[in-house]
Amino acid sequence: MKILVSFVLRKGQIERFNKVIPEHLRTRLLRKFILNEYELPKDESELVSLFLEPEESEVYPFRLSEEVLERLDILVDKVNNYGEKLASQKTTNRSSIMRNIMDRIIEKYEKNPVSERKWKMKPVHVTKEQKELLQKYIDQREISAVLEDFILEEYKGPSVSVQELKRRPKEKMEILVITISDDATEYLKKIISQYRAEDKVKMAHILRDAINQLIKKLENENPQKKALELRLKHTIEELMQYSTIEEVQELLENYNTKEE
DNA sequence: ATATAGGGTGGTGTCTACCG
DNA sequence: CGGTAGACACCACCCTATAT
Repeated sequence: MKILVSFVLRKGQIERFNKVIPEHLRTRLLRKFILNEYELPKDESELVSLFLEPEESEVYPFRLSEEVLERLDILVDKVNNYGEKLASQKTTNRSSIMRNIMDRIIEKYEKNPVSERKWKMKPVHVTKEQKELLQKYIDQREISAVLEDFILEEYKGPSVSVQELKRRPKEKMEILVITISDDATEYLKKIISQYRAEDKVKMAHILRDAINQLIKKLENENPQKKALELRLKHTIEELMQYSTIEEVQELLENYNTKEE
């Protein structure tokens, strides 16, 4: 579920952002960046800059997932706690964090440009069960994206024998149409090339294996556990950043009480 | 088994009205 | 002024049917 949220950015930020990241990758990369990479500035003067309002601004909406918004709110809280320490009455908001995020992500992709995402459709025969499980864990429209990320970031190749890989289930197969990027396709081809030609391992075999591994991963993933891990991660980040021993103890106590 | 074609749709960016 | 909400057009992507 994505929510449309507007942000007040510095004038020109959007133009730069759009320049470094090609269309149709923008919000996708932004969401990933916020969840997995972005960290609050460690440098005090830069942190203080989060309380400044831009001289010239522009309003721009992004469609973000609840997960991303939650992360943003946590960051806002953190910065505001810091603001209190400075005896400042000023508060920060999602927008000021977003301005900093935009700076960082523009910086990142200026250094490591991304090319346009070329993709192709790949109809794959899967069992009804596989299809239903995917739909159970993933929003219909995100199956391709989740699978693609999984392949590029985690998938290391089949962990089963060639026979097992090529074994056809007795039940009738259904077609699952996925669209994955050329990068992901290339990666899968590389895996195929590691097999002997006479094994006749095809793209579909590897894709089905990747789907199986993804399903296994999703089944083991307990949403509550994941949320807890995320919170723990944020708490640790907070501890690392600007805390004295007393504050560490206080934070830990807060963490424990929140647990109940 | 896999690739492609064509049509529908919902995510996306943009604009505008509005709220506190 | 900072932010939200809704309407809307576009087109990337998804799905189904069909071809290779």
